[in-house]
Amino acid sequence: MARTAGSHSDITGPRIQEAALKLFARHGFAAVSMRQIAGEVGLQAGALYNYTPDKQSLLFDLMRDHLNDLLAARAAQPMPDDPMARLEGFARFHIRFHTDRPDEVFIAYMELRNLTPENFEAVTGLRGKYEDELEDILRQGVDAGVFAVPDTKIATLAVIAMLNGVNTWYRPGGRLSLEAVETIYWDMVRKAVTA
Amino acid sequence: MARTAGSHSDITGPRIQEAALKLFARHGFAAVSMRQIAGEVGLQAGALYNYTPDKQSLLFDLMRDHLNDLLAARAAQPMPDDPMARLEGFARFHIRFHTDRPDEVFIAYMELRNLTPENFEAVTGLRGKYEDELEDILRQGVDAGVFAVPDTKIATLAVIAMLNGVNTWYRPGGRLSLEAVETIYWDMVRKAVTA
DNA sequence: GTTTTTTCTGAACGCACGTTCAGATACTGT
DNA sequence: ACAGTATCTGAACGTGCGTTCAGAAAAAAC
Repeated sequence: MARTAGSHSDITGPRIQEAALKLFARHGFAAVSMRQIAGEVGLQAGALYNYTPDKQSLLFDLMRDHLNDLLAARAAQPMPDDPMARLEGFARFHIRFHTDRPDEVFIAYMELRNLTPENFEAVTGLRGKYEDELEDILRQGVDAGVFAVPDTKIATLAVIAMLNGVNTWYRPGGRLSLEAVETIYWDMVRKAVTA
Repeated sequence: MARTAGSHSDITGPRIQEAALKLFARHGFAAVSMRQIAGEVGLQAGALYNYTPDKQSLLFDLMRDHLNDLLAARAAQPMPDDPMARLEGFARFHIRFHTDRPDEVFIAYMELRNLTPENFEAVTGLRGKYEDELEDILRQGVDAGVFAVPDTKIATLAVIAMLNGVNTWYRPGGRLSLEAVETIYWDMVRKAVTA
C-alpha cells in the first residue's frame, strides 16, 4: 500500500498512454474507465492522477501528440517542385504514416466529440494545417494546368477521405504489400485530379 | 404516477427512436443514458422498456433499419445496362441518400464496436450487400474495358470512402447545391476508375 | 545512515448508470 | 357504466463511475 518496487515515472507514464490509446481505440473513450486503464498497467486508479489531471486530458494529449507527429513527419519529407511529384509524395506518405498508427488515427477521428470546445479547436486546427498542405499542392497543380478540379477544398477532402479509407481494411501481412496499396491508391488519386 | 393523458405507443415508439438517434449521433452510444433519452421524449426511464428490451437493441434497431432502408431505396433505383451510367447512378444515389440521413449514417459507422458480436455480423452483412452492388458495377465495367482498376474490391472501398466523405462537410443551404456536389464527386469517381 | 523526494495503495466521496416492477391512471370496447 | 387493456410513474436494486487524499514504501540525494 505504497510505492511499489521498480516503479518509475519514465516507465509508468508511457505505459499509461499506451494503455489509454489501446483501450480508447478498442472500446471508445466513454466506454473505458480509469480503473480499466490503471488495471492494464497494473496500477490502482488513483495512481493515474500523478500523470494526468483528468480523463479528458488523457484523450486530448493522445490526439495532439499524434497530430504534431504527423505534421513533423510531413515537414521532414522531401518537397519536389513538380505538383505531380508532390501529390504522389503526399499520397504515399499519408498511407504509410496512417497505416502505421491505426489506433491513433482511429481515435483522432472518432473521439472528437468527447473533447471540450477548446481542445476540439486545437485538434481541428492541427488537422486543418495538414489538409492545407494538400490543398496547396492541388492549387499549385491547377495553376500549372496539370490538375483539373472545380474546387480545391472539396478535392482535398475527397482525396483525404479516400486515402483514410485504407485504414478500414489494410492489415500488415495481408494479400497486398503496403507498396502495392500505395501504388493502387496513388493511381486513383492521380487520375481523379488530373486534367 | 401512471399512464399519462394522450399517451399512445404509435406516437411514443417513433419518438423514442428519433430521440435515441439524435442523442447517439451527437454524443455517442456509450455517453448517452436511458434517462437522457427518456427525458427527450418526456418520459421516465422505465417507460422505455415498453418499447425496447435493452439499450443495445435500441442501437441495433436503428442501424438495421437504416441499412434496410438503404438497400430498399437502392433496389428501387433504375439500373441501366451501361456500366458508366450504372456507376453514375450509384454515386449520385449514394450521395443523395447519405446526405439526407447524416445521423443514421454517422451511427452506422461509428457505433459498430458497441454491438454484440451477432448484431455486428448482421449489420456488416447488410453493408456488405450494398458494397457488393458497387463492386458488381466495377467488375462489369472492367470486363467491358471501360473501367481500369487493378482490384475491384479495393476500388469499391476507395470509392465508398470518398463518397462517404461528403457527409463530413456537406450541409444543406451551403455554398454548393447537392446537385453540384454530386457532379463534382461523380467527376472524380469517373476519372479515378476510367480506363 | 539519514533525510527528502517520488511513486503508489486503499479507502472513501457523491453521483449516475441500466434495469425491474408494483401500482396508478388513461384509454378502448362492450 | 363498467371491465379490460395499454401506458406510464416513482422508487428501488446493485454496480461502477471520476476523482481526492492521507499515509506508506521505495528510490534518490546527501
